[in-house]
Amino acid sequence: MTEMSGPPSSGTGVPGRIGIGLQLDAVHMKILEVLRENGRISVAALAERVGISRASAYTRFEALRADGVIKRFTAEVDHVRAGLGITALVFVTVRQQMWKQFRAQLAQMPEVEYCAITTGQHDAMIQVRMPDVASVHALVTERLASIPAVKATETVFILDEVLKRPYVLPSDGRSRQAPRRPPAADPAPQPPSNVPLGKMRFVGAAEGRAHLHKDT
Amino acid sequence: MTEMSGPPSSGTGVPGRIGIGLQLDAVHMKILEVLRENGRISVAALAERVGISRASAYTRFEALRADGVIKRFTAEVDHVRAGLGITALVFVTVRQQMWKQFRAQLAQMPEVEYCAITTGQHDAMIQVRMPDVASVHALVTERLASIPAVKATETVFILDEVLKRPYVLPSDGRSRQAPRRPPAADPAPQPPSNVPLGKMRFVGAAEGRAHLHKDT
DNA sequence: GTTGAAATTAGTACGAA
DNA sequence: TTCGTACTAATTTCAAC
Repeated sequence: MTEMSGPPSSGTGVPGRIGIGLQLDAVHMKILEVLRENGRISVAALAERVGISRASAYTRFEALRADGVIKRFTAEVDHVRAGLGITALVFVTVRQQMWKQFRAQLAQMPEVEYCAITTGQHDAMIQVRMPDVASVHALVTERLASIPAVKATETVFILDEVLKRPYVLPSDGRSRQAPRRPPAADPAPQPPSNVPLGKMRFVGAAEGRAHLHKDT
Repeated sequence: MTEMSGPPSSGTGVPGRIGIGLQLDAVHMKILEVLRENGRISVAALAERVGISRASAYTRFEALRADGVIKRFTAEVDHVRAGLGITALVFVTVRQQMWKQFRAQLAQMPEVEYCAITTGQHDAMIQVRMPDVASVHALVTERLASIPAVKATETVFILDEVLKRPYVLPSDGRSRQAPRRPPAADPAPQPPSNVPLGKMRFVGAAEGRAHLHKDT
């Protein structure tokens, strides 16, 4: 990988300081596992649960934090209890060469909880939390539609959030070993064993946006 | 929706104890605002930032926690640094009357970070984190496709996560007042003011799944 | 709901293994 | 590096106001 780009690194893409370094071992992983379940645990208790000394726990904890492996600690709030009972996904088609504007506008919409650029039919997916359905409608038709960078939207409501895991770790799945340096994206993965049925589809960016490619 | 659902309450839908009660006032909101940005802040510092005494902060903090408004504290981990560089969204069409099985299977897939039931063309959206593209492919074709409840899938890759906010609160947007008891979902919201352009689309469940309705 | 104490716990800074 | 200990600073609890 080159430097700041690469696939989903996370946040607002701050290129400034990247704590590149720090080889994560099993102990680091265990620390992360404990911390994502209980972000308020004391370092002393953490040390005990991981099976290391307090001093080591402090050292590693600080290293993980300084290196950016742990980005921050947050409280998970029940949005329904907090008054935002409706969640919706808005799939957005963005006008080419207006991405910067699109991002800028998005940053000014506090009701947006999540936004990701995707391959496929649409360009971006936005998740919003609102007090009611009418507010979603208002947001999409009035605020999103008025952004020049937004070419079209498609809105879908979330009926139930089946599961939300703080942060998935490699140790969770037997997904395979975590690579030392994650390959940016190898374009031609050999098909694993045998593919059972033809009921699934992968949508690449090129495919979905072929008709836009002359567009800036 | 049919049985246990209801609008996005949150987690795994544990119907057991719901700390229903506790009217959230402005101070509660401020506490939540601070806590979602810094989940490890001490209660003393929290009290200072909110502008109340320590004792009050402890009381309110405990109340929010006990009442389930704060569900948990968690560490945000940089998944790339942790070895999961690839994020994908899998849109799943679920065979009717097999939802329970679908949920059960999902619970056994640790690489799934998020799953929501949605209106629209598909029935559910799943977000997964994997070390590489091949793993996503393997997951979808081997593990997801082998679930009988899964009728079809459509996979999209996330190229960049533009923003991820810990938890949106009503005080963020001028979305309007938080309703006392959030209306479950009023099906016919009167259109707000005026609709500017015809470039957006709302996809309801019935519309997208009309062709499946005879399917159990 | 607030302030001000005491008791406990957390965080830091050493050496030693 | 990691561990163990001692020291300092902070937090939490509990009291009375």
